[in-house]
Formats: sequence, C-alpha cells, structure tokens
Amino acid sequence: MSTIRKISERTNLSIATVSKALNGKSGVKKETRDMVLAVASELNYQPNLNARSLKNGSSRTIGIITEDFTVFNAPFIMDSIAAACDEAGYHYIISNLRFYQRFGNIPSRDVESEAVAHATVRDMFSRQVDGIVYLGCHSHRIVSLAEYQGVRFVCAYCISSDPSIPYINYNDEKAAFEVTELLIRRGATNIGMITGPVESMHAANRIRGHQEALYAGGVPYNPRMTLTGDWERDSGYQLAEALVGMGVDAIFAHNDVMALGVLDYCNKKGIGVGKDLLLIGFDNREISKVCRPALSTVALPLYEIGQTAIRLMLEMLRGEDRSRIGEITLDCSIVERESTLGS
Amino acid sequence: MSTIRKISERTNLSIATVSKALNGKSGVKKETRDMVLAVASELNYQPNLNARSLKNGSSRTIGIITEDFTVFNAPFIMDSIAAACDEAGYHYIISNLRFYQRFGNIPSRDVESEAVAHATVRDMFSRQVDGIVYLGCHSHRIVSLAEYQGVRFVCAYCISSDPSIPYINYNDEKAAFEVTELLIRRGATNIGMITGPVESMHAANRIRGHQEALYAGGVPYNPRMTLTGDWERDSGYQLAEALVGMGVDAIFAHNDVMALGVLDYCNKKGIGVGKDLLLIGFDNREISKVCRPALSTVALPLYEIGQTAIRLMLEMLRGEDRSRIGEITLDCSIVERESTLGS
DNA sequence: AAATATACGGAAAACGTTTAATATTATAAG
DNA sequence: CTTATAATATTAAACGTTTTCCGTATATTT
Repeated sequence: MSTIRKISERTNLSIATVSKALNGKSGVKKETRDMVLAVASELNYQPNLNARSLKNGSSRTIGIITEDFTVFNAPFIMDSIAAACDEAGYHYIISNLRFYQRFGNIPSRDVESEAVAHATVRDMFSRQVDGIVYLGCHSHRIVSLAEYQGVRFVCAYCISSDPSIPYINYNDEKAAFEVTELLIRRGATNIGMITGPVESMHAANRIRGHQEALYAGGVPYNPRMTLTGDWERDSGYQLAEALVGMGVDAIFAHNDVMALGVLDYCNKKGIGVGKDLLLIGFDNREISKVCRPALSTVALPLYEIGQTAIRLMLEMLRGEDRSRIGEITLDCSIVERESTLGS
Repeated sequence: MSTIRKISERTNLSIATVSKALNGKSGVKKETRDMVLAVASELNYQPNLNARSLKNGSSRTIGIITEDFTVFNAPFIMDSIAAACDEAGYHYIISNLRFYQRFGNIPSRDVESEAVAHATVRDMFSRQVDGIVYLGCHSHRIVSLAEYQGVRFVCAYCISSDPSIPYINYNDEKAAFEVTELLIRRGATNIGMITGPVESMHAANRIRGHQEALYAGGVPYNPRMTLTGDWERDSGYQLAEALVGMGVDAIFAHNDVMALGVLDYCNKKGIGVGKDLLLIGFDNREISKVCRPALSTVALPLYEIGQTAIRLMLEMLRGEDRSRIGEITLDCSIVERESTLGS
C-alpha cells in the first residue's frame, strides 16, 4: 500500500507539498503538481481514508440504517440513496437492524430493544459519519442520540411523529384521491374500499383522499362500503365477498396483497376483473404485474424518496438549517394495467 | 465525543493504561480496570474506529460488493452475511456496483466497464477492509486487484471460473436430480423440461441432474422433451404448448418465471396443473407462492450461502489457507406446493 | 541594484489509537 | 533492612493524513 510518504520520497518533495498537490490546494505550482499526480498514479496511490477521517474529524460518509433490508421496498430506496451518495462524492455505510425475522435459523431481534439500535448508531458515530439516514418507523429511539452527537439525521419512508427531524414520505392522500378519480373516470359508481388496519396512518390518509375524490366527483360516500382489512390476502378475499354482495362495481384495496385476495375471489366466482369489476391495489409489488389479469396499482416514489433524503442531508451538512422542515411528501404514480380497463 | 484521553484525565492514569484496560490487556490490575470501565461508560466513551484502524492497519471490517442489490435474491444473502459478520464481531460495509438499471432516471452502469468496479474495490482498500465478499459473476475483474493488495477474497452466488478463489454456490445438479425424482414419485412418466439458455452453467448442470434422476428411476430420457427457454415468461408459455403437444405429464421449468408461463398456458387451455400436469419451477420467488395453483419450486440456500461465505472468510483471515478450496456447493431444498400434488 | 511583494515548498503538530520499551511500585526472599 | 522479582503503570513512537506557520526563492517595483 503506497502512502503519501512514498510519493514524497520518490519526488523529493515534502509530504506537505504532496498532500497539497493531491488535494488541489493552492501554493503548489502546476509543474510539481503534475509530477506528484503522475507519481501517485504510477504508485497506484490510494489515500488512507481512516487517516484522513481521523485528521478531519469527518469521513464524508453517510450512514444508512434500515430496520430490515430484505423488506420488499427497502433495497430500492437504498439503491437510490447509494446512487445519490456516489454522485455527491459521499461514501455510505449500511447497517441492518434486522428487526424482522427472515430465516428460520436467525434469531430475529426485538423491535423494542433499544440495545441493538443504539449499538448500531454508536458504531456509526465511531466511524465519524456525518449524517444518518434512517429507513423505517422506529427512529425515535435513535434521534436523541444523534442530536446529542451533532450528527445530522433524516428519516425516510415512514410516518412522521417527531416534528423536529425531517421525514421523507409519500403522499397517501393524494394517491388515494387519484385512484378514486381514476375509478370514477372508468365508469365506477359504487366504489368499495378495503383499507389497512385502523391504527395505520397510511389507511387513515388514504381514506381521506378517497372521500375527497368522491366528493369532487359528485359520487356519494357510503361508509358501509369501506371495510377494514389486515394487509393480508385472506382479508382481501373475505371482504371482496362482502363488497360484491353489496353490489360494488369497483374495489380499491390498500395494498396489492389484499387486492390479490379480491382477485382470487373474483376468479373463483367468475367475476370478470377489469370488466365486471374494476380493481386497483397499492405498492406496485412484483405480484401485481404478474397475476392475471394484471393488477393496476400505485407505484411508490422509491427513487425520489432516496434522492430527496440525500439532498436534504447534504443541505444540512452544508450548514443550511432544515431541522424544522418537518415532513416532505412525494407523489406516487398510478400504474394502470388490465384490472381497471373498464368495459 | 469523549476520547481515551478524557478518560485518562478523569482517572489520573496514562492513556496507555486506559487503552489496556479498555481492551482487556494484561498488566493492569482489576481495581483500576474497573474504574476505567466505569468512567468510560459514564463518559459514554466510544472508541474512534478510524484511529484504531489506522494504528492497527486493519479495520476488522469485511467489504461486501454486490453487482446489484435490488436483484431478487441479493438482499437475503446480504442479510445473512451481515448477520454472520455481526455475530463474529466484524463490521461490514456494503457497496453496490449498480450494474443493472432499476430506475428509469438513473443511468445504469456498463457491466464491462472496469472503472466502476475498480474504484469500488480501491475505496474498500483505502478503508483497510480485511476481506471482500463479492456477490455476482463478474468477479474476475476484481480478484487480481485484491490479491495484489493482500486482501482476502470470497465469491458468493456465482458459477466458478477461476479455481484460485473460493466460490460459494448452490448445487444445481443435485437439486435437479431431486426435482425429477419427485416428479417420478408423483407418478410422472413423460417429463418435459424447459431449460435456461444453452450458455448458462445453471442449465447445463440441471440438465445433467435431470438425466441422472431419470436413469436412476428407470425412466427413459427423450432429448426432444428438453426445450431451451430464455428465463422469460413468454418462453414458458410457448414451450409449454410444444411440450403439451408431445403429451408430457410433467414439466420442470428452470425458473419460476417460465413456470408461470406454463401455468398461463394451462389455465388458458383448461389443463389442471397439479392434476393433469405436474409443474415445478426453480428459485422460490414470491410469485411461486402467490400464483394459483401455488407453484412447487426449489428454494435456494440463501442463508447458508451467506453464512458459508463469511465462515470461509474468517478462516482465511485467521491464516488458514483456503485459497485452493475451489467451489463449495450447498444443497437446495424442494418446497412442494399445489402444482405437484398429483391426482 | 536594492527593496518589497508574491509564489512556492517544508517543518511540525495534530487527530485518537496501540504497543514496545521503560520506569515505578509492591511483594517476596535473603 | 537490602535485594531480587513480579506486577503494574508510564513514556514515547507510530499509523497516514491535513494544515498552520514559517522560510526560501522568484518576480515585481522602485
């Protein structure tokens, strides 16, 4: 491993000059800088980031903490974050809290245990990260630690609870509005909805958007046609039965998995999804593309979430105060497939 | 940020003593060690990893490089690797080469471009990682660099080409053997196969396993019933048509996506999959669980691949020479669902 | 040609650790 | 009460950078 010292020996310059040349600082004439650069590349020089970080007190590195990076959307957001970091010349390190069990043989960790999260964050501090992007909803246990250490903090892909840190999220309400609008445009007049659990903020916001769109479209809202599911396929199946019994001509399910349950029911009963009944899900999971008929759904702005998180982080690192920025919501987009074609 | 020096001031000890106490080295009496530990925890002390790595010339960190961590199995292997590192007291840093395009707006990188991979690896060197685990097939461009630097290298989830570095992979041949065995056991006598492209090592190995199982089961092998697909759904659909025309009573598709194409065809033609025709895929993707009838398939040993990669890496770091270990193949497991029930 | 300003290069300290070599203190033996 | 020995603590150097301050050489002005 060649160091700055080797270059200085080879060029008969001091290490100070070599450092300045390498970093493009002033006070070294072009001629010598070129020589240094040439020798550096000849020696295959790579600066020691540990030494540099130690000296600078900063590593130009952003820590990314995920609650579980096998969870379906996480890798895409991480990908986007990583790309943004690369482009900004920042490094990133990723840590997985592994809150949810993936493999039978790995003991999953206790979500409520502060220990794991704290250890992870402290580990990042000891690497002198400049900021932390947190992917998930359980950030509150970490925020205070970060603030204490003067490390900037951004939270992505979660529902805000703490107004003091910036949260990046997508706009549930607007998405639901557009979904309902689409269904109306496709001719639906009796729209049923299968929501997430009552305690879910997602569900609450989507219900609101749904109602607003109905109002805007002049379609009366019948609360009996809004049924509460549990995100799982079975609940989609069962609530589909109930809704079809009420004579709905369209169903908005709050995720693709429940929509698939609806599809199961319709396929079984010979109800033509996309013709007799319009159906739309949420999340744009792989299954929505693959099932038959292919499911219309709502695509989350995963790429934008990651990009925005890093943009915000960089602004904060540059010293701009975004601490009171609150929640940023990004727009989803509808991807229409066969299940909302209409007759 | 509290340092070792702060502790030394607070305890009236030298920093050397504090360091030894903190690291459990000999030559410091229990009483003082306890005091140091107490003060350290009171001051919320966290060692500066950059300083430590600089001094030690090693960071106790393993670099994980993936070609694309949004690709469907990658997060699971990474998860397993990360868990193994955690358990072994190693840190890990993840870098994503982003070889394949995920988002429309991110320019994908050229797989053949050495520059990206090299920059990533060098970046890891400059962080003084002790070893690199590579996830993907294009490792050859990196290996020489790593060896040059004395960094250990393990390659996971790929087909071996270079005998000098350990590769961890799964056993295609054995899996295909067991698949075919299962189909025979379920009563199939005319087994069709839809393979991956000819140049794929996976396909070649699976064909071999298939033939061996037929031989072992006393079922004649008819090469005309082995058709070459392209991993995509359409090819599954079309080749299903051909195979059904030949009167097969079972189909082994080399991945779940093509199997889904077969399913499409059968559903359309009213062929009862799981009864009239047995069907099995490969990969255990989410879609295989979700389609109807649910697809039997082969589950990859993702967890074991990650664990083994790290185990091997740790052995190498401990100084045991595994450089000539070649390829390690891990067993897959069949997950049987509705599509191979038999009548 | 001398005085002054400017551009360039170097010496040294610092970042927070670890560790070998050394100094101090406590303990045991004579 | 010495002296030898073991146990414990300290000093100082080192890891590879960056950066401040200072010295020297060159260029500019008189």
